[in-house]
Amino acid sequence: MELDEIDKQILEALQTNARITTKELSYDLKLSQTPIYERIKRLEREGIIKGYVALLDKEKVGKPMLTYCSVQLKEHAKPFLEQFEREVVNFNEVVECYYIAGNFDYLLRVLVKDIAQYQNFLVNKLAALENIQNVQSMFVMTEVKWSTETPL
Amino acid sequence: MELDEIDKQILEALQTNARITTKELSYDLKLSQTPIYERIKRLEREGIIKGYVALLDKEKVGKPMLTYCSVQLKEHAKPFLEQFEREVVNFNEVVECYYIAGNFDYLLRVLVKDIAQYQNFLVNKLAALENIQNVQSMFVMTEVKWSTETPL
DNA sequence: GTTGAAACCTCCAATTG
DNA sequence: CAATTGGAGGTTTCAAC
Repeated sequence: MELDEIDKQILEALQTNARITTKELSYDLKLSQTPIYERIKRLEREGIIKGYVALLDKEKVGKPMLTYCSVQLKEHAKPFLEQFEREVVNFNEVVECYYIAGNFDYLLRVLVKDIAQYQNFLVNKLAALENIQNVQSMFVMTEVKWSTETPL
Repeated sequence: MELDEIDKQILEALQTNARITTKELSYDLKLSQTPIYERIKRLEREGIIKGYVALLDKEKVGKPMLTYCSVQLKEHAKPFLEQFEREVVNFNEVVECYYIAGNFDYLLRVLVKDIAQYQNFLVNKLAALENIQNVQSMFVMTEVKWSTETPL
């Protein structure tokens, strides 16, 4: 499935503002509303658009502390990886988790209120798992750039 | 500004589906539409809701390769940091960039089509900057968990 | 907080190039 | 086949209570 220029412009607009109307888009793209509407429906149907979400200010909702966290396991056989993954997705502090090729095994994005809550997460949740070899914390001081957009 | 239970339920709903209607919310929360509407407007006005965005499938739009990348600079005086930041935000491959307290200086989320494009980014763009000491790539093999939601 | 109504938007059928 | 027009039904927005 190929995206033409109009599809890309629609996706770009929706990636910055999911609430833009077909009317506004039809004005911007110099088309009537129906083709815009049908393209959006097609992009949704094909799963190119995965969904529409509200983004919150993490400081204002009381989760100002962002940390990336690298994890090395002791045992690396498949059942051990799967067990770690099953456990880590249940921690609500962990909003992202990636299996990594490199010096360690997993990279976690961890969102908490303060150092006390991070310490609690680390000691009582993450390090409490059986198969943990090593955890290293990378505290985010400044968000230089952040975007949910995929460049097209 | 405090969030009560109703606010939290609204935010949770909007974080998973920005297109939910006030009507559906009013049904779920057993309230009429107006208080829902006014709470959402307040949450937007106060910047608790930063915006509404469409999320795309990065595989389906041709950016399947995700890499995190740690960067160490040579010079760390403020003007050097600022220069690096000014340059890195302009790379469209870099969708996130964090200034980190730890063993290195910056953590980058990099989105590309394939290894060739990553190589090109690394060699011709990132490593071409003057002040780079060291770059280390962490290739994402599996996305175990991913969410734009902030837990409330 | 509720009701109710105007304005706007989504969605689709009919139609045209 | 892909666009436009136009209108029914749903949603947002807001005034009055």
